[in-house]
Amino acid sequence: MSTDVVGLSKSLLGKQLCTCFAGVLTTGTIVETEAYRAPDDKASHAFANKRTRRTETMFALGGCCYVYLCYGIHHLFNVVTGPENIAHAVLIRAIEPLHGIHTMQKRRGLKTLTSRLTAGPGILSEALGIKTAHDGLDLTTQHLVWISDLGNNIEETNIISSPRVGVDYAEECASWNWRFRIKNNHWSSKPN
DNA sequence: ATAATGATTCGCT
DNA sequence: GCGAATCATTATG
Repeated sequence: MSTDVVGLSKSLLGKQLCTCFAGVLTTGTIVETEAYRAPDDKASHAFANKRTRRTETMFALGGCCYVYLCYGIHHLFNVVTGPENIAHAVLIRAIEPLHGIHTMQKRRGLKTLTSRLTAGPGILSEALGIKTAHDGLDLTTQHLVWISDLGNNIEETNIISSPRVGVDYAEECASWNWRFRIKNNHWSSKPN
């Protein structure tokens, strides 16, 4: 398991995030990610190796997911990537819908097909049906929630790096360009 | 036990 | 562009 969470954030671009609940498959291509690297990253919940009941999931061996509730409303989905006891995680910020689009629209309560469907960390979880109940699930040993690696890596020149969103409180860490998007893809949460 | 807060989204102006 | 919604988690008494 690599310790290069920033590199892994870029590697996840172009892969498919999949869920299959009650026999209904919904998938989407990952088009935007952010890296969170404790203990030196002030934006991470696990900054300075702060272990709590919530962050404990991030200290597990990479390959499982960290799902938590933000602003009391939104379920945010992360992939835990580090070795055991190293709290590295990648936040999935946006996906491009692939399978089960009708189901995603139903879950989101939308009739139209716009970037409103899955372009945002909170709403993509809703579209895929991911909830905090799935926190800690191992993405490699079950087929409720998993990541499909089709081998289609994104060229470095097609990746846009920029500062992370919503972490202004993180002082100097707020300027780290750890947000990654696929170039010219309108499904990312903000215009290119 | 109680109080503050956020890795956000939506609706209205 | 701005502010409200809304609650689990966290820190503190």
